Amino acid sequence: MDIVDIAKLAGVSIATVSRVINGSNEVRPATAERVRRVVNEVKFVPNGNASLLKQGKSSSYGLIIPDITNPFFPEFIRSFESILETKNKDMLIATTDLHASRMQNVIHRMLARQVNGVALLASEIETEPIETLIRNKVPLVTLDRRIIGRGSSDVSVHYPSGMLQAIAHLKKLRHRRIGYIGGSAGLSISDHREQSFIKAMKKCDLRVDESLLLIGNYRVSGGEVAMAEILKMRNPPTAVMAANDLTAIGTLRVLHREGISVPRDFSIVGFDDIELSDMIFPPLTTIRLSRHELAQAFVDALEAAAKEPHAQGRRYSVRTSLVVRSSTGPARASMALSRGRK
Amino acid sequence: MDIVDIAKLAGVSIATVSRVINGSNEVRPATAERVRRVVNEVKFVPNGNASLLKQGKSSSYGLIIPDITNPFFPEFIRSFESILETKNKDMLIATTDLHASRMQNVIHRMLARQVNGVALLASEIETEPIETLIRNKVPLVTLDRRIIGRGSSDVSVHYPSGMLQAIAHLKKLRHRRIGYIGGSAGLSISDHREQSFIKAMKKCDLRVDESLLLIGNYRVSGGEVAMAEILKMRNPPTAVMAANDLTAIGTLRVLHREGISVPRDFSIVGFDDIELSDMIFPPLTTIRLSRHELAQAFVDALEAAAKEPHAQGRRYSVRTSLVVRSSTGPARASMALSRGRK
DNA sequence: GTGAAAGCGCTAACAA
DNA sequence: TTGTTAGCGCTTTCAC
Repeated sequence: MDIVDIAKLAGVSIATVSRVINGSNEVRPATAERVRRVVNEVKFVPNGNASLLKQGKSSSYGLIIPDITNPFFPEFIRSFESILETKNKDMLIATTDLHASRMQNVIHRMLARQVNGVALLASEIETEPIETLIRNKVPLVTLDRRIIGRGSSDVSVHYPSGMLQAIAHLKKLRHRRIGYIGGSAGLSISDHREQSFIKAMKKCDLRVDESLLLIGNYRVSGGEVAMAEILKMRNPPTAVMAANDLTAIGTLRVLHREGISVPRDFSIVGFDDIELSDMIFPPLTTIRLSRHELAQAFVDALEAAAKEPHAQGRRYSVRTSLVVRSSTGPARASMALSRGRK
Repeated sequence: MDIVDIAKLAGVSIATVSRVINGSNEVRPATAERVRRVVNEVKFVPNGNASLLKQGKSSSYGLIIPDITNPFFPEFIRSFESILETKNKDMLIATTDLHASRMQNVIHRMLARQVNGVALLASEIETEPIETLIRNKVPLVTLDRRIIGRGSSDVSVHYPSGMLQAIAHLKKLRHRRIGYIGGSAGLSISDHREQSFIKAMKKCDLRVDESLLLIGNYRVSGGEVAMAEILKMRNPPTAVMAANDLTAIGTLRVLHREGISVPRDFSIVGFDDIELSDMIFPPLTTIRLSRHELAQAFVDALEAAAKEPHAQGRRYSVRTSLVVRSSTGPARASMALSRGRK
């Protein structure tokens, strides 16, 4: 079933059918009506590939994420999709599952589909795939890569705002030794978060003990391992900031398992504010990064770049802010940990 | 940059370029090498729309889900995507967000993209969109709709297996009054689950008290509301089965808030076994529905249907099984609830 | 207001 | 082994 069939059924030329389908007003209402009736009758849906081919441009954006299993991303996707929907744009999702090797493949697929731009939220960024994008004049928008260029913009998370609030909050609760459990090593985004933590600590006149800077993996398991590590320390911190909420949940799990009460004996601050963080016990004090604002920034960047694919990219920034719930409380004496155990 | 440019750069015809790109072996190795060098040099990615148009077939499947925010679906997507990847097939995701009105729009987009089939995991199924699919000869595979037809298959969840185990498990723990918190009203999938619960109860010679059959919404909030309801009963159940894990988590939250200990004072069984269910406290006893098996069934159904788009669809079934963790324990006297409160 | 026809980038006969 | 060429289904001038 194609446009030719419709034309025959309606007794008009294919040009007219095309006009009607695309809402041109250069068609006599009666004719248009006749065509429309046939289209509805047979539930005709024009071949988008053919239109795109003819028009030379698509109206979709690619979205590459590292791990769809981290609730942050589905929440982001929902916002992203709904914003695009209002603009009648499509979205192509792909997951790298943290395998750098999949990136090239994924980008290839998106290029083949003629996307107008790629939103890259995965951090395993290598030169090769980016080069491919640039050579094909497809704009790229990265998350927290902090590098821009021709046809490549960046949306960075403004950590200081939230981090500073978090540290100040902890300090007011008399915490002095504050640990940090970061994300996967080697990812630029992990560095940014850690650096922001360190800066915020210094700004609050708190000493940064290097031995309290641990590594995680942005997942629950990373938080568990790191927290277990912390519990073995002779001089453990009284509070910990985690690189994301999943990590924080991991710490909560081992704390609970060890019979250490949160926030009585230990305080935890997460990052992201996934929906889940208000649903676990105790509800997580965390630094909120609005998925909607982030999605909006990405769409803005993508749209701007799509207009001028070869122009210099821009920097976008999304603020963060502290959400105080119940995983933080007054600091106990440093030996609280051992005393708290059953 | 198109195939013509590559042909010029490599000093061959476009046919040869096409052959090389598609891995034909009817090209002299030296020639192929020359072409390949140019392709890599300029990072050429052929226009997939053009190929698809020419070949008349795409190699992608549409995936429609209700709510990407329910962890069950991302976990499903991950399996689905990885299975498709091994077959070099693409996936188009769309979300209805439980709005029936979005369905038509979403299906239209997929049809325009020439998908070879649609996996429909959303339950807001109306006749209109399905009609559209059929008229366009695009196979449909539904989840638990229990209806098949020409070009339309169904993957149903085999509830009895898991439900029976769960009820038997509860019965062995001396639970007699067992409640059920279902999914959204009006969805066929909700009915199936509830019916299976009732059947399993009867098979175990347990009485089904209609007043213990509550309604939820497949989300945490639904579990909370229903549990609050239950706590107000004069003769509450000692255990509850939830239509999914999110619902179960909701019940856990209000139980915890009310100072009622799980599993000491009350038992909860979830459904799905999302990753989260092993990460909360207490880890959830739940009926596991393997995302991987489900995804595999969908892919099988889709592939079979894609081969013969007009053949009669088939029924596929995926088993479930009980995973015992810590949210279930021996039943207490029925007044335990009130006594348990602080 | 409507139709004829060119051509988007590619694949696959068919020719050479 | 390689090249020429006819479309795939659509949009869009350009004529009428």
